[in-house]
Amino acid sequence: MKAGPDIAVVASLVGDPARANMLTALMTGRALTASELAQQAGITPQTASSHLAKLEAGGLIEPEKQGRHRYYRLTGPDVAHVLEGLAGLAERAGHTRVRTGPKEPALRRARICYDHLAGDLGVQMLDSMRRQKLVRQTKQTIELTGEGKRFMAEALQIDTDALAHPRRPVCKACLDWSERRHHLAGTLGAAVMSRFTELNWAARDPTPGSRVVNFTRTGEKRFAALFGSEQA
Amino acid sequence: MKAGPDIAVVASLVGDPARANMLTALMTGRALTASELAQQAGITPQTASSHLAKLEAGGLIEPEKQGRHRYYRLTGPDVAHVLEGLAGLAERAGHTRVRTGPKEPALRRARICYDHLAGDLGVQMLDSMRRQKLVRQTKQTIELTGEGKRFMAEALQIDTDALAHPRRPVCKACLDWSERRHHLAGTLGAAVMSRFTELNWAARDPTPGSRVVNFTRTGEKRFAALFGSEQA
DNA sequence: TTCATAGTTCGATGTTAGCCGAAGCATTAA
DNA sequence: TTAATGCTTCGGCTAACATCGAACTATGAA
Repeated sequence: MKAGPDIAVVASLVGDPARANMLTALMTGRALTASELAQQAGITPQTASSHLAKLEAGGLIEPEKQGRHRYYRLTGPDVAHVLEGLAGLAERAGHTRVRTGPKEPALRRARICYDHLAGDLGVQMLDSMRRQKLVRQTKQTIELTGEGKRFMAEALQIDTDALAHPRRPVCKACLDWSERRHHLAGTLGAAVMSRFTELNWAARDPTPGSRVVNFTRTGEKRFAALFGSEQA
Repeated sequence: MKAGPDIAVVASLVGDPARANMLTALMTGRALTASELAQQAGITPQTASSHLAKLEAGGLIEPEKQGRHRYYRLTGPDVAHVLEGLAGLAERAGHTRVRTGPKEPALRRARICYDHLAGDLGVQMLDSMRRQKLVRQTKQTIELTGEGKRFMAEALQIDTDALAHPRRPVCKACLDWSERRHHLAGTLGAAVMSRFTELNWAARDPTPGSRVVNFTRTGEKRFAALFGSEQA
């Protein structure tokens, strides 16, 4: 035993299946009401209330009161990052859910990871950015090059200088649980994803609690033109 | 309905305080025995055995059998990465612990491991042998090169061909408990150690039951000349 | 051989914590 | 005001699991 943070308390919070389902549902980055989370977890509202109180006390989620609803969201991207990491370990050990649905392949192809793109396409994008020298990556840290800034401004109309944030890096590597390789997180990752949505290149699956991202036909073409795997 | 890996099973493994303490102890990247981990967690060996089996089944740790010891280590850096992330969340929520522990420095520097040299100097020796291309190591197996045979004959008057044994390999990698890295075992490891004793380079500590090996002044010099860390 | 040590398995025990029914606020709509 | 909805608190039930004593296996030491 050494001095340091007690990981057991926070891990045990995630360790309960009902709470894990709630947290997974919140991985969309959207805020959900207590009732919605109860339904996602498959438990009664009064049980959910107990779980939500514990998650809030543990600093994993935060509430926002709105009328007679209570909306909950993850307290930050770092929570989502840890959840994604746990998913990676579970995937490697073969601990998949018993009820694996038909949306599984779509989830692996493209999904929301808190507020940025994950899955096959997310990994593909960061790969391409590295090849095009838009970013320099050393271990965990990613840095945008001058060419990268120009690219973002011209191709996606994103002013990268405006993405600076006091508590969050512009670029960050996030380990993808399905691909087991990095995709792009940070404020730039979020900006790119929301731009995709604005341009109607992609849209979140309307199913409640779904993390799937569906690309449109033209969106897929534009994405491939910018970040295709045959791109130099 | 639900898709993707089940993070709850992995998180619940980390969620138990005893198991969390074990994993934290393994965060150094070094391997620890089951008893050591039991002591670290403050539980009895039989309880620890149950926990270690679960952690192994969950793919978080892997064992390496060494005599009657079982050394456990994390299965990879990604496990450590997730634990680090959990620690970050716990830190933010304000959950911490405390404790310490002293040890024997001489024992860590040089000691007998069954019949060969272990400790800092033992690990140093194998490191140097690898650098000098006296041995080729692939995972657990070590093989003496032609140059290695010549070296042993000239520098230490050891006829390596005479070390063949029906039930024991000439070279073997043995996991060092103080350094948590490999040192040289096998008949060659035993021969080298006894040669050190014959040459009066080193002697076992006279204290009954002590495993400490004391190097003489000249012995230390000769050893450094052959296996010093600045050696090419 | 005989003894000691490292580790595991089994069985019994006790605490914990998730779960839901019922009742109790709180907010909104009529 | 009355009713309806969203959420929480309380109480009791139940299942899960961490824990340890005792016994067993395996390996090394004398």
